[in-house]
Amino acid sequence: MDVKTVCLGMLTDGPASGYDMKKCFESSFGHFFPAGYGSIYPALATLASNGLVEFEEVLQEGKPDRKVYSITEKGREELMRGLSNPDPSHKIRSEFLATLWFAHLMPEEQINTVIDGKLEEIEKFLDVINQFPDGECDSAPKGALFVAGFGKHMASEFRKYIQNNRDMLTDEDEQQNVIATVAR
Amino acid sequence: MDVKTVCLGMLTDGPASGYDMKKCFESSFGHFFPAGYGSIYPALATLASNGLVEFEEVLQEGKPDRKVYSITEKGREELMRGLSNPDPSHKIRSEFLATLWFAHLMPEEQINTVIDGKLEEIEKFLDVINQFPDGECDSAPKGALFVAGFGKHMASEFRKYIQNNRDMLTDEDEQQNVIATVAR
DNA sequence: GATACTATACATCGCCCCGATATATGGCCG
DNA sequence: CGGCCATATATCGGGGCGATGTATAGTATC
Repeated sequence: MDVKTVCLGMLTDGPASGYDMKKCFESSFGHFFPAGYGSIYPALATLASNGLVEFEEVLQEGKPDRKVYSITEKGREELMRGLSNPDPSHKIRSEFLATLWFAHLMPEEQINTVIDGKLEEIEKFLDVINQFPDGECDSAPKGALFVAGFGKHMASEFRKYIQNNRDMLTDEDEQQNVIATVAR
Repeated sequence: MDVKTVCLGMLTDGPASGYDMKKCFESSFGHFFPAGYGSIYPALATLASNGLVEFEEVLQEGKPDRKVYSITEKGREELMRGLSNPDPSHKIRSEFLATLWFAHLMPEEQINTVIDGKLEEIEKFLDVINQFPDGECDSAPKGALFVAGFGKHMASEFRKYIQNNRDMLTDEDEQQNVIATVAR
């Protein structure tokens, strides 16, 4: 399961251009499977050269031309193979947590900046996802609702944990740390 | 903030070899910032060639030789720069959620296999992390406790959401889907 | 009327990452 | 004795991704 497979999946909803798919990644997949142009266009090129998608060049007035992609029968088979992995991964890569792991090396002010910034970010995300379904590429099948609900739940628990535990990182601990350092 | 920065941070705890650091990634950083040999060794090589770490070759009997790395003063400065990013990322890349987004294309049995597998994985993870702190590379500063607590909280909420909502993906919906498909 | 920004649209480059694999030694188990 | 695990370092190819480039046209801003 890579970007190519997700692109194939999107195309089961109907033909789309790379630009359309980018918007779909932003609005719907962004929070659990992000992808930008640097991933999408090469993916579509590979898929096309393998006969898993076809495209038609659509000329437009006033706007750049589009390449509208459709999934082929061979593409549907490949998609099914992609979905049949019984153990799909779920990976987190968090500079945020890595930074806070080293909180004892940072000034308290910096820690607060990082945390407050992340809380704001979560707030914005919740504002957006709480209006779902609304996106560009939906049609809101059951899977989309499940995944959006997951996003909501995890984001609000993310916020809750931070709010309830952020003092672990700053509070009087600061003093303990100084003492411990001196005692060495 | 990349793998190099995290390696620098680890070395503030004392000298270590690439092999040691891999074990530290597995036991402690794995769940929010995974890295394997393919990331660690090149990172250490670059750090060394930039003078941010030094290493000493330690000959051993019966075991292969080790390269023991230490952080330099220049390395500490670079680490501080790495930690000073006020907006560190927190990214998820989930084949799991991407797969379930397309649940309407999958046989019910496959959906259950995927979900049951993931639940087992979470269970194992919780078993491990609930015994923290215990790891190889700890010394359990406040940041480590905060991050481990985060892992526990999020993993158990992950489990809770799946258990409470998995029927969205299978239940009688299946019939609705068939009807909708035929009606097209 | 010039300047700047936004939206539409496609594309590539170089860096980073990462799983798989290679290499080598020695101890343990059956 | 064969297989496997632990210790230890290292590389290779493929994938992904942020940044940037190229074009056109409409809409603000000044």
